Amino acid sequence: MNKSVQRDIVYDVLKSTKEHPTADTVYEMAREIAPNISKGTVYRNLNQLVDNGMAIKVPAIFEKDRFDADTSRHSHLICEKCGAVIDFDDSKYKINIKLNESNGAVPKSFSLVYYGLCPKCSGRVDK
Amino acid sequence: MNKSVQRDIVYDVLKSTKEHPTADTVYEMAREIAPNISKGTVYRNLNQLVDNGMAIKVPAIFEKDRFDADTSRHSHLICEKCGAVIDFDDSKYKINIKLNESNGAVPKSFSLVYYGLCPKCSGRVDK
DNA sequence: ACTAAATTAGTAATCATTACTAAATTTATT
DNA sequence: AATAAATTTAGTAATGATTACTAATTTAGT
Repeated sequence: MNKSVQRDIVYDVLKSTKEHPTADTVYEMAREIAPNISKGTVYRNLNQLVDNGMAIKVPAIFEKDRFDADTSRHSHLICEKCGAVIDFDDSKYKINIKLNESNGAVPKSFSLVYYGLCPKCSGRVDK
Repeated sequence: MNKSVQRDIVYDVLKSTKEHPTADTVYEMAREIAPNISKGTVYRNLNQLVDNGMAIKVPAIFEKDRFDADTSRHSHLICEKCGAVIDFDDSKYKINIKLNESNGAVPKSFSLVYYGLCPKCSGRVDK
């Protein structure tokens, strides 16, 4: 993987947000730095980042891919009302998962996806 | 929701498989029963089943929606090699998740998504 | 600097899904 | 069981996210 100015911008943009942006959102943000970056470049670089373990695609049930530069084990909550994907702190929950085999399948990692209401839609946080 | 022959077929098809089929796969299966069912009808009915709690969309990181007539709490494993989505029995894992609030978010349900190798790709099961 | 490989911007193509429409079916009401 | 309103359908067209293509530019290694 050669270095490229555009990929650095895409990566910086992705690292700068917790919003789990879609490719199109990354494109809009990247354009503020490199106004004539192309959408294809954004898609290609996002996928390269994923392939190289520098980003993940967030598991979701919605139409568009969403990306996250935080590759550590963490969970997400998908808001049933507005569709937002937010990081969800479940560290106080008792989750004790040992990745053993099951039915011949070999799990290597896992992700918890919660469904519910995000802080804005639940009314617990204003704005 | 009126009754419809086509919706019953779509639902029967979905209940008949554990493969978490895409809409297109459901369409192909439904065509064997009703050869001139249209793809739009399959999509519309799948979404109606989801809206009425009779099916779910499986959280995934792949491009196409995948559907499941099993609406009970269960987990899935996404095969990193072949992309298959399989039911994953994690009942022996110690999972104790209480759906409390966190950061103002209100979780209502959750799903575990495992990543790894399915039985076929892991070589633990032949064929 | 020179060459080969990788990357880019821009555009066109692909493909899953949704929208649209007139005809058919279902449901509720006499 | 005839009628009218609402729902559903098949078929087709449109939408929209993502990928593929191409000639020009940039990078990496001699």
